[in-house]
Amino acid sequence: MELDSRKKIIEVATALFARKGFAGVSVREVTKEAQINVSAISYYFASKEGLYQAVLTEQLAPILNAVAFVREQKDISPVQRLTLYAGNIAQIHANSPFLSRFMNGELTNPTGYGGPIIEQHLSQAYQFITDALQEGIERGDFRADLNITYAAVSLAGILNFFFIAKPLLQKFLPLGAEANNEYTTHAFALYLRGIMPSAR
Amino acid sequence: MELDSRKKIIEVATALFARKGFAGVSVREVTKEAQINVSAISYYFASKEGLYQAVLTEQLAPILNAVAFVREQKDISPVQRLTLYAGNIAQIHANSPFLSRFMNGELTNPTGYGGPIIEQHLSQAYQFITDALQEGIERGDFRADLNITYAAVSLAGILNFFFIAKPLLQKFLPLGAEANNEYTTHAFALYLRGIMPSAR
DNA sequence: GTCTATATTGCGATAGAC
DNA sequence: GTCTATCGCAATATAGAC
Repeated sequence: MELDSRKKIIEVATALFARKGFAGVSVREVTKEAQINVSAISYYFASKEGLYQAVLTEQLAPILNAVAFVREQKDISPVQRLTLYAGNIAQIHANSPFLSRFMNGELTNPTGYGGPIIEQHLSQAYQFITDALQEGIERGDFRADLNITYAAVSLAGILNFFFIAKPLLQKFLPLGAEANNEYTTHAFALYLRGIMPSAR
Repeated sequence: MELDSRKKIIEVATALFARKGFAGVSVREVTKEAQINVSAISYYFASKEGLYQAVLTEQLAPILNAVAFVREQKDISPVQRLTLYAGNIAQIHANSPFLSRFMNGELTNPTGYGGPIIEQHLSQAYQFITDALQEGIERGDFRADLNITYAAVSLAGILNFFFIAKPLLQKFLPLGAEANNEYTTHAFALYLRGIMPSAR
């Protein structure tokens, strides 16, 4: 029946780690739900930490690639670059419903394996955003009195918090399938208005 | 030497739970660091869960009070109400350096005791913000094409993400003692620009 | 590649002496 | 109120049969 126990383990472990965090999940819980034997964890991943690393690596791959790709687009304007970035974030979260849990979990309670990866990602994203903001200010696209650091964090907050709070928000808000893109579009437009010079 | 073991336990447990989460901390770890006996946990808090609840209740009290207070201010303008709210958030986080960890931890991996409290808080905050936005739109203070739900989440994201990411941000950014208020002021001003009608 | 059986450690909790 | 000692259990991990 199970043609690939490894995949089944990853699948079950991803959902469990996302909901309960690394320390909140036991390997027995994973193997029971995956309907395989406990010793399979050791066989495929050497340890519980090895399993968690495999899950984390798979989850983070798309977002690391996306930032790397957008960072290469030097020939388009700052506004276009940031817009592309915002769109990619929404797209990735739509395809990886557990990603925000892992990102946020590692942000809140770093595990030592995931911590460095998140750190690297956040550092790159911060660099990308501040570069775009800086260039935009020099071109006159953005307000000159903008604090680049704080403006970068604000954008990260706007783009990420929705996905962090989504599971809870859904308890008292109707959020359809199109909510990811709708939110990102609306929120990013609000942000752009906030950093652009006043109309005259 | 230890005039109040209970306080010492709460103090140590707060720091540990904040960094590692509920499941990531053992009661023996707490008692060892607090230099008291394991059985004191049972004596004062009945169980590990009782200890966590005590910590969580203490941590969340100021933010619950703040929202309740600001919600009562019906006689001031929407902009003033939101400004007051943003300022209070910054002030509370400055006084409670672990608060964002608990809020975010419960948001990411709800524990069952903390989950409902966070849920209630988020629901009230959401209601407060949407009410202010709605009234502001009717008065013409804010843009009429604003999506109230998404704009409310954006504000929450702007105000919260900085404190969530702060421990990591500090690894590659210099953040002084005044950063809390500076960030909040700057980010909230950016947000207000984003929701206000275009200047003409 | 999958199983059973087991080694070892650490967990939360409590009984009972002081 | 604080201690020692211990119970019962679940954790990760692995040795070895199949």
